[in-house]
Amino acid sequence: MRAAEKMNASLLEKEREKDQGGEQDSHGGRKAKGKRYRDMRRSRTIIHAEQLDILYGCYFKDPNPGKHEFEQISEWVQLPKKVVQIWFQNMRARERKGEVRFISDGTLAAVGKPLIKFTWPLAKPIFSKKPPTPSNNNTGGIAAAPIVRTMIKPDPDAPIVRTMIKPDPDPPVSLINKNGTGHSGSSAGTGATPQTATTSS
Amino acid sequence: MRAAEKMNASLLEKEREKDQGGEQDSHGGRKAKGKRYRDMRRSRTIIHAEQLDILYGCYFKDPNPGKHEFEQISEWVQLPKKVVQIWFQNMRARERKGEVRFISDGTLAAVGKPLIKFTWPLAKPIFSKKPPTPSNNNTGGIAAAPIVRTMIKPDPDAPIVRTMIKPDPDPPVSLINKNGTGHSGSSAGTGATPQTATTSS
DNA sequence: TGCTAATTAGTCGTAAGTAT
DNA sequence: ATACTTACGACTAATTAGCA
Repeated sequence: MRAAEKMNASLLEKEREKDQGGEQDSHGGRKAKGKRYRDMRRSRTIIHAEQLDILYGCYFKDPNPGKHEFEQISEWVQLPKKVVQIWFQNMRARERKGEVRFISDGTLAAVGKPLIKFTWPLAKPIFSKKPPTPSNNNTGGIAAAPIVRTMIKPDPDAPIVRTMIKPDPDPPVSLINKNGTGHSGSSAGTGATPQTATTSS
Repeated sequence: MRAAEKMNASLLEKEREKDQGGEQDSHGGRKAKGKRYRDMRRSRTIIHAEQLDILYGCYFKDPNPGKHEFEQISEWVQLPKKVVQIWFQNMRARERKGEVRFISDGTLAAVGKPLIKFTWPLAKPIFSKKPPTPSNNNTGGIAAAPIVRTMIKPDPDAPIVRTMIKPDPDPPVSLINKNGTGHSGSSAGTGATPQTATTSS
């Protein structure tokens, strides 16, 4: 007798698009023709550099945000919540696989790629109310050049090892996030310093 | 343990609520928008780490509170009384089954998981009047997590060294076990998290 | 081709339900 | 109340599909 059976069979249907803030929608051109959601699923969201910067910062702070935090973040990056959730999932997966590693001072090290420095308000009270990008309205004019590529570790020798490259046997995957060292102090005070909920189990 | 022959489809239509006031708003899952209770199937309440901390503390003090105490607790944790009652029931059941064990100094030992230290006012007069969460003024209305969380949260990426205690000392019957697994986390690190598929046979 | 975002299916924990 | 079951919510991979 096989005990491993799945009793739950229909979970595939519950998410409905609940777009919140209008933003780029890739399927602007072709849509709504007789198509329903099931058909047009997957329109790849393009996440821009500035958005990534924020995402990295948030992820560094807490790789497992709660629902509430997701909503907050999704406002900051101006992307649907679902997209943010998925991004976090995939990032977690990637980290677990050892494809990326977060270094304490705000650096993301990917395997055969340049380091990415995400300079996001790490020092500021993170879950606050205002978006990190203070109004730089504009489209196209980047302002803060979020990502700084410091290509120090290109690719030593990368033969074609196909996908899974095991980077190196360094410290176990454990990241150091969570209170990082210096933290750059400050912040403190300011009243509400929500400790970010911790997501609990 | 899996298969169940009791097929009772869904007869759950009677949910009524007479809650008092503290309603958790995190039913975000099903957008609390136009849904009525009739449409809602059971929505699972998520109990956060801070709330768990309190619950553990209360449970440790007295696993069988009276009605009045339940009300008090439900205010502290900001959850409907019914939820608290159910939580206590489930916790009692879990303890009985040997899935968890409370250690005297405020530690909850679960089976395949790191110890949880619930540091709740164990020293304070527990059934007092003042909730741990000062009803405060939340400026802004967003949950501000006023609780001073000192507990170690069940952290997914803890560098735990597998401190898991030896769980079941004596299985009463032979049908126990369902898994165990340490899951959670990264640590396991590279190595696979074997976990057997169970099922076996 | 490579990336990676989305999808999907499986598992797990446990709150809520049912029966006793 | 207890004992057992059911199913929700969250997570994890593995796969699928899009853009560069």
